[in-house]
Amino acid sequence: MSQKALREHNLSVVLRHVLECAEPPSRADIAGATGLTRATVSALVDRLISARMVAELPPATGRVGRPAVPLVPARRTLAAVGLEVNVDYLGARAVDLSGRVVAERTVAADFRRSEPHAVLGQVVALAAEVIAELDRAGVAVVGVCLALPGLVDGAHGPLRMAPNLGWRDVDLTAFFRQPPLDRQPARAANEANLAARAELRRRRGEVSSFLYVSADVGIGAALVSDGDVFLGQHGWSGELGHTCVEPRGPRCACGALGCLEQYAGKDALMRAARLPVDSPVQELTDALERGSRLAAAAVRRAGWALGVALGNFVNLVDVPQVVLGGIYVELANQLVPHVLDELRTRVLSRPWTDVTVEVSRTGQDAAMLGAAMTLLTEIVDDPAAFGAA
Amino acid sequence: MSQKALREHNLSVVLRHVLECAEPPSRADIAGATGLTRATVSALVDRLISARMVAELPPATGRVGRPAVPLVPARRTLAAVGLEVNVDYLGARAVDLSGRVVAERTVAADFRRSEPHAVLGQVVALAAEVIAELDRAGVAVVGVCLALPGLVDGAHGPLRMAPNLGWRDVDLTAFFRQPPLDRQPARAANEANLAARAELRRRRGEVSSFLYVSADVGIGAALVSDGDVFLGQHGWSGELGHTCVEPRGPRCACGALGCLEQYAGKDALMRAARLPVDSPVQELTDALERGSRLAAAAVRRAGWALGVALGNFVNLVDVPQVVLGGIYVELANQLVPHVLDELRTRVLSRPWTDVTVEVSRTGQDAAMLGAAMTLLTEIVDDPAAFGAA
DNA sequence: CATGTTTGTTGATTGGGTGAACTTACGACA
DNA sequence: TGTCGTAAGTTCACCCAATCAACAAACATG
Repeated sequence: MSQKALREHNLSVVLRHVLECAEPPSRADIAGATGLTRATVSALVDRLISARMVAELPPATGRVGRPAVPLVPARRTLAAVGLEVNVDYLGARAVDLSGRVVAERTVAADFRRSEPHAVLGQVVALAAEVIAELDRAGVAVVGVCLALPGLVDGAHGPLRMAPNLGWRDVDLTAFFRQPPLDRQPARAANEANLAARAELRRRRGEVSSFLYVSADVGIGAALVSDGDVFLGQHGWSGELGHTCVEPRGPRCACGALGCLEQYAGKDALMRAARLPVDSPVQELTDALERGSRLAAAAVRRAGWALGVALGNFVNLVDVPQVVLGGIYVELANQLVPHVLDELRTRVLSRPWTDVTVEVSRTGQDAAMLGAAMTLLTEIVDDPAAFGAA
Repeated sequence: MSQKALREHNLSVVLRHVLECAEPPSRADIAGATGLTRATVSALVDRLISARMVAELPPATGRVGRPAVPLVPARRTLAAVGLEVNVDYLGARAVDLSGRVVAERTVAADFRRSEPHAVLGQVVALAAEVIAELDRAGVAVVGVCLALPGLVDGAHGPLRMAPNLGWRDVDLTAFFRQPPLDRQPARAANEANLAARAELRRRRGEVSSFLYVSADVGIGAALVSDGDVFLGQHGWSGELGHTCVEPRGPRCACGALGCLEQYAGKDALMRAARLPVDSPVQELTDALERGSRLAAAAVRRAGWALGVALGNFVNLVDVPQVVLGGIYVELANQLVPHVLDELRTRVLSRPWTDVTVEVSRTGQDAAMLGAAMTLLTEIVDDPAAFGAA
């Protein structure tokens, strides 16, 4: 590693500290926390300020001594655009370094069994509107990331399969070649992996390791370990929905028998509760509140199956917390007790540690947010590559 | 990061290159591979040589130009000691930086349902002999690591449970306080995680991500991802034996129903083949060769269950290869086809990628070797901390 | 208004990597 | 046998980034 690399490393450390600190830190705070000297930090902060990545707040008076100048992530200077295609909406969202949404467009509709190229065309249109808005506001676009609920093979696709959408083998190269997506780095990734990043940020400072479960028709998951999303060899980790619950159970669309999806996926839940498959989850919770035995049994079965699957996972990767997202958020009150029952008997380390099950704190837009954040993380990892000379 | 840290980082980079290079590299080779200048590499190599971590071979003549001086890991200067307690043997093995075994003592016996403190006493005795031998040979002992087939809680225990040995809640602090273990850093870790390290080294340059499965009475596993062993929150990852194969299957010693261990663990296999539980696996392979239908059915069932469990795991963590160790090595020919059958139907990404199943290339002593190597890895990560001034 | 305190900056210094020139040691070739 | 070309390793002046101590700035305190 060269000396230049050392400087860029420290630049990254300082920027990360500004972004992740709970309270806006002063130069002296950063020096204390990182072990660098105030002189070094000052020099690095100056570079970050001139690169419009960091901004100064008015000096904070009130304490004895020279007032500290609080440093915050710059607002509305650099932004990343997260795109998302999901079963019931499309969206484009620009997020700046401070984590604020700078521009956004969403379209609610049903995209099951939709035509990929038509839908991707809509996504490009939304992205173009958002990017145009950023241009007008003088916000630099550092990159675009598309969240898809399926197996994405590599940064530019193809999308191998997205069962929820009914898509299969969709080539994305043409998509990324269109303006305005060709103007900046652009890529695609799995929805659950990206949503987990948003959840991680939301829980910053509390936990850094958990399994994020994103349920809809299919059930995706992402393992967050020590603040990093575990991607696996091809970025295809987290196919929780195709965990085998009963090896001789009902046949799944994937061809195997007894996949979790057939017990705890949305379609399976609605069917078991004798509700229309395409109706919103709200109807299931309504039925539960009305005291429907079928609905209660459906949720019980789903919770049991989810408990079996999560138990396996916890035994295999020793993760201390599970965060339930997607349709499980609304069902959590009824679902979680059944999950915990199963976990208690199945987790081997149970006598000495506890696996907690929580509900996601991010909304349905988590993937879009996470997609944008992934790109912002790259700025933090290497600010020099993004113009911090 | 300070300048001193930069230097120590580069020292680590150079040492790692010497250790991991297929052919002994010259200073110039290292400079070319790392991007450092020859001058810098020379200075770092001199430090490593005076710290007795690296040695020079005679100049390699034959090509035009000044002959290069090949650099190799130093032999018999620094060594780490790996200790192991397993169902049928105890061992202590000292390995030097070159990966060679410098001293070794093993004891074969049956340690099922053994008394922990008596056995640990034997281990200390073996370790003392090995360390005394190292002392006599002038080899510095950099650390000791004990491999145990169970849940080890933290670097110094306690050992929460080791079903194969019949141990439970064994305090290890007294063990580590005894001489000669108190002389250098000492710790304990899970057997499968350590054996996976040995397997990783054996496959250096070929694969860096795989799931290592270590089967005996219980079935442990370790996920190796990109050259790193994934430990999980407490280091308790890899409890593959307690993956649920059939949620209403046979009751396991752990209390849950249908654990893999009850299908594919050694006792389960022997019992299904109507063979004495304590007899060696050899008897099962003999029965298979004799054409025993019971034995074939037992292995078929085990392979099927293992396939279900591994399928789940592959779907969840996207690992491209499985390496079977322990008793599966002898059974591989009969077992693997059944495993592959199940994987083919259950792995979601199967149409686009292939999960390969291979047999371990390390012997029964893999954990001991891996334990020693883990400590040697720490030298590589921070040579300055081990006397490379 | 003087004092103490903390922040941020300045300039000389330290130290680690760099680059070019140099030395060394070999094969190739006449 | 001697010269030349080549590549490895070393030397040394230099550059650059972090450091340290001194200093200036800006506030609270009394």
